[in-house]
Amino acid sequence: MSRRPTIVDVARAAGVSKSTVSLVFQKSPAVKAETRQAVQRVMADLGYVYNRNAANLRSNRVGLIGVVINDLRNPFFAEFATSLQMALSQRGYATVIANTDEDPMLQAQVVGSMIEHGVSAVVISPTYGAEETTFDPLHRARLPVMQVLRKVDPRVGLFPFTAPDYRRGGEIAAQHLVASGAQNIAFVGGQEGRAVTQERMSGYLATLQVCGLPPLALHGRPTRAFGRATALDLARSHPHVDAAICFNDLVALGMLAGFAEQGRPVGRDFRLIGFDDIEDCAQVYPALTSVHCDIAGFGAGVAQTILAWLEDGILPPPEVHTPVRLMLRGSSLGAS
Amino acid sequence: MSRRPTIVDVARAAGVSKSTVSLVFQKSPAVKAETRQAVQRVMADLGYVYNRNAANLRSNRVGLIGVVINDLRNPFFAEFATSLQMALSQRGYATVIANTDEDPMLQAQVVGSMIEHGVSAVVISPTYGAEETTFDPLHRARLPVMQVLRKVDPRVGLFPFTAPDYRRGGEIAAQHLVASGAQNIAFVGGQEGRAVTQERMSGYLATLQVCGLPPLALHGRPTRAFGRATALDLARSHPHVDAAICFNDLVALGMLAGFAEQGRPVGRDFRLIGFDDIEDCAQVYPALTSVHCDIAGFGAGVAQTILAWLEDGILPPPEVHTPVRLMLRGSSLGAS
DNA sequence: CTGAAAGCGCTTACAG
DNA sequence: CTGAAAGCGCTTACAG
Repeated sequence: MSRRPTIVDVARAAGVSKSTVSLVFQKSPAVKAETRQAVQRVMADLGYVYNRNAANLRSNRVGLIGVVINDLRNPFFAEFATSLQMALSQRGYATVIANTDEDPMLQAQVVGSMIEHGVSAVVISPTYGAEETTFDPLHRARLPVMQVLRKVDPRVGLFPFTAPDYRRGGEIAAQHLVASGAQNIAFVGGQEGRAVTQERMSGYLATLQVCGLPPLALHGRPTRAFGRATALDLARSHPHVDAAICFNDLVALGMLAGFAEQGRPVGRDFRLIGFDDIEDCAQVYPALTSVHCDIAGFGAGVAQTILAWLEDGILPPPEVHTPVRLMLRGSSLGAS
Repeated sequence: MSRRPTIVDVARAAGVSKSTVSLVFQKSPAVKAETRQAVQRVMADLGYVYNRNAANLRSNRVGLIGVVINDLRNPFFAEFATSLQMALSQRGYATVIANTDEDPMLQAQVVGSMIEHGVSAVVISPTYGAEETTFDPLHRARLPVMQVLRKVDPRVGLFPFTAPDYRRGGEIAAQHLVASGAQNIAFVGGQEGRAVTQERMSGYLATLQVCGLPPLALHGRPTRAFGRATALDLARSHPHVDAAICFNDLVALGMLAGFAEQGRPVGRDFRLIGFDDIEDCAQVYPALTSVHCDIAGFGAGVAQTILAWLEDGILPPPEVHTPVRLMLRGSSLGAS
């Protein structure tokens, strides 16, 4: 009596066959309205709950999408994952999520677990390192897999990649600073040698070269702590620097704090630009100019793309870069 | 040929029965080492992937835990969900997650979907309103369910509740401000009438009463925007206020920005305290004093508790409040 | 230590 | 419009 009622219990109580009950589940028009209502009443009475796993076993669809994220505590990734999850939910898919904390071994493990659970597709913002241990099993399982935000496995034919147009973001940020009269623009944060750092820097470097200005890269972790330390150090190490583009908003917000700590104003004497445009940017003082990536829209777009692949077999293009724009605010404008 | 190999394929290729293969999956000691190795080699050759859903159908365990969160974009909840997910993963469970955006209808829907997917238990930080539509189906499905961070359904016997000790947090914050000489302490943010607001306020109110100081509640949304607006308004509306305890860190960080915008220093003339101690608190300037809830440890503890319930039938106590402490920083100390 | 059979709760053709 | 039968990929007693 403590076991959950099954389709057989419903069929018996409703006086029909279990095939009929199954057709009711699927809202088949082949079932007479009275029959359907009778069955539904019985289901409610019995407290019947549909066992989707049993159904999937036969029909081979699970309705579960795996989402794997390198750093879910970072608001940029959290916003992406949340937008993706909500869009998937709206299309009737549940989301299995895992944070990998930039650990390739953990990533391989959670991906293996997702495959066993029968996810129908995977969206992954991968960590760097040991990509085969994650991507090869996904490939063997014949799952649609999209790499997002970071291109770690170069096989974009198998694992199509999409991200905001970081290169363009760096470019418009640098152009804005140059147009504002900045002479010595630093690029702050981002691990040296990583693809995402190079992309975010490339537009900056190209713009400076065109304008004949000297580049300066201060690499480091993409955190507030690094931004703050850099700001505190800047007056001593690089006194001539009069503007900075940061690897991400966390670094920029950290720099903002460091400048405040020194009592050094940001905006006119020193122009600061972040990257990603997370929610905080508009709510700090001075408000932070940032490269807006519309990460909520990006997440919804990824949901669309992976479901089109899964449901209709539409393979995404190997590499897509979505548009970005510069959100101008006080930190680069000298408003006070 | 495009279908995934099954246990039968493995058995045939290895020249054993499928029962034997099943025992290999389960690492049964009953299988001879050579047989096991032979089977494992065949599995690797065939690219076999275990179908956990099929297995669960028979054994009735799914290894999936549902996590439902009212606002996943809020770093406090994101940190909680991430810590919980990682702890569950370590114990061999996958996490199905959903953000409800404070929408009771959406919450009822995602919970229904999770039940159908056969989650073994649910951890929910619920939204306010229409609690029956969410909790009754969970109860009917006979699932272990824990309410965390917010007590929305009063049936804590069925849905045990746990949260950091908000009351104590408000108390130690208020005591610290009083001891520092503050005379007019406001409580800022939090929707009026909500349980969580009342709890976070209650320690503040009790302390002020004991000390004979006048309370002042400025209710509003738990956002940076509200904090900033309140700070900008404060000098005009409530010029005598010389300290504030905020509903959460976002409100406090917003106030910090509002004060910066006015060029009004925080720390000595105005003492400010946040709630939750999210990561940002230590990285802004002045650094924000906050009620530390150890939300990462809290998430790990919840994982522990729900799994003890699920695996060993240990019903959690109806209501648990975990310890908090005050993290003293510049915003309430007058350091410059 | 291994095999043959039944069963988990559904869906899917196929009859009627 | 509805029913009887087979099957999805595993696990679970039960023999041997």
